[in-house]
Amino acid sequence: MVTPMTTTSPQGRTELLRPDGSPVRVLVVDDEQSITELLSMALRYEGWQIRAAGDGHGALQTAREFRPDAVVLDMMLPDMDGLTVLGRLRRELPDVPVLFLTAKDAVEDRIAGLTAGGDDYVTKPFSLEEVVARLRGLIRRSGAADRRADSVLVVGDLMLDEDSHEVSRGGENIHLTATEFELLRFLMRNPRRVLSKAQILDRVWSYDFGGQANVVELYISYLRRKIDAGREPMIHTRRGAGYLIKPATS
Amino acid sequence: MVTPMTTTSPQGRTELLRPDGSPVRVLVVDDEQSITELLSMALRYEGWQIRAAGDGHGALQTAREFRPDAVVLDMMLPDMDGLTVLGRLRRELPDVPVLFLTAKDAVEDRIAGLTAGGDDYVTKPFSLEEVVARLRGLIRRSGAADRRADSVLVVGDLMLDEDSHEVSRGGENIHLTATEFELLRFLMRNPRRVLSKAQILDRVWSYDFGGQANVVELYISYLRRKIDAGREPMIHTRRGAGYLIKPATS
DNA sequence: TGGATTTCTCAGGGAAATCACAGATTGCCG
DNA sequence: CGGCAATCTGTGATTTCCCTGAGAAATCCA
Repeated sequence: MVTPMTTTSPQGRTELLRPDGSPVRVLVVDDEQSITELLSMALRYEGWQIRAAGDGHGALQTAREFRPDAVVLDMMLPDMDGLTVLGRLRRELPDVPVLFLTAKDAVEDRIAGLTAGGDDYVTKPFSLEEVVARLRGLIRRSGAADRRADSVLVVGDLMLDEDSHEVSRGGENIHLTATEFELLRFLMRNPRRVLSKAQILDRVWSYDFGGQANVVELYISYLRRKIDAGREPMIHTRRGAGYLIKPATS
Repeated sequence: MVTPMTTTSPQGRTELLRPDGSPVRVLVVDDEQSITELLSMALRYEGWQIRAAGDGHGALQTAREFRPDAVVLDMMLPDMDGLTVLGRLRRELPDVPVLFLTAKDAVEDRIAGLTAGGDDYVTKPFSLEEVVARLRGLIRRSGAADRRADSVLVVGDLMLDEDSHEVSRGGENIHLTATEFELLRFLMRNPRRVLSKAQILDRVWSYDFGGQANVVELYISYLRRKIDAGREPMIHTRRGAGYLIKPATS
């Protein structure tokens, strides 16, 4: 049975709001404008308020005035070392969580201690779903946001825990690879909505992915094997339009 | 997250209005005048206010002054790259959704990232129904429009969900192909109104469709088999004039 | 370092969708 | 009622889209 009698929230997902009901504020700091634009677009789409800065000084200045609830901070800035920015940021806004952007290789040594303070990082090139998910986690745990927002997505008897990365259907645990997990998360954050292959590529794969669009088909195929295997299918193809997920009992 | 369905307007057609009740404003940017004219006509018909521009500079200038709620932007402009226009546009109007027009083959490489922020695209040659539908989706989700407007069309016991692409009659699910879906959407957006074969061809098929006009008859026939099969017919022929859809009980 | 896992490309197969064509049917007119 | 035009629909060719196996390349992990 179709359920056109019901509507999802405007964006088909739970809003993350501050306790007073105002939107979450996020400051994005990166010297590449294409990156700040990409992130701003994606994060605005989450319903958050975004400001961007291109260097350390701009970041600190904007932070003072904007009072963000979270910061996305590139480790490589033209005028200032990422750690320096972090230090000064902490003096102004001690409790604001920071999501670091860092090159793939430069990770281990310098980031290690950083996440101890409740911060987190992603490596470039990242996927938007990953950044959004990490940010949501940070904001949720920092207490800036309404606690109602929790980390478990549920569609039918399918459950996905964004914190523990655990997935189960009908109580049975399912192991997914990182990419499979992100794809499923994206589908489950937009239940009953057709998502085009382009949309999926844009959100789930890294922004610099240059490969064939049929990876999406491939990973849908993998997911089906694990999620739908033998059971009533939840992942559906809309030929010429895209894919969607919905509870089996309909 | 689910809310009860609100009542539909008598004609089953929900107007898309801004919160203050004024009409939605859309900026159309394409260097081919035949395209901007085609689009302007179709979009005005939706009750929206339209402005057109033929190049990047004109687009930015018009955007500043016109403050559109959405932009239709060709990726190929004479003076400026589509991505450049997008970037500058974003600086002025951070929250305005953009619908990109792009050549069919140019998709893979250049589109990357475009749908990331909730934007969307259609490939040339497009059908007007598709452009209108995508634009409505963008505007609805951007929050510029009244949130009550939802994505479900209802005529009698026939329901069509533009988000999930699901169609049902009397609670029974019906599978439609992409073309059947667009045709039915067009009919349902104009209930009780006779639509000529020419109108249907112009709105549902691509603007460069060169085939036989009797595809319309063929697809009406397909639709009847699925929608009306056995039941009281809702799709009616007005010989010499066209077709119309209306609730069965009248 | 070497094996296991994951990611992705490539290509074949197959199913579905689209559409042309033509004969059947229907409605309208005198 | 006969004839004409408009419409309907069965058939099948063609195209498009999607699925998936096989294996190469990259990555992870012990």
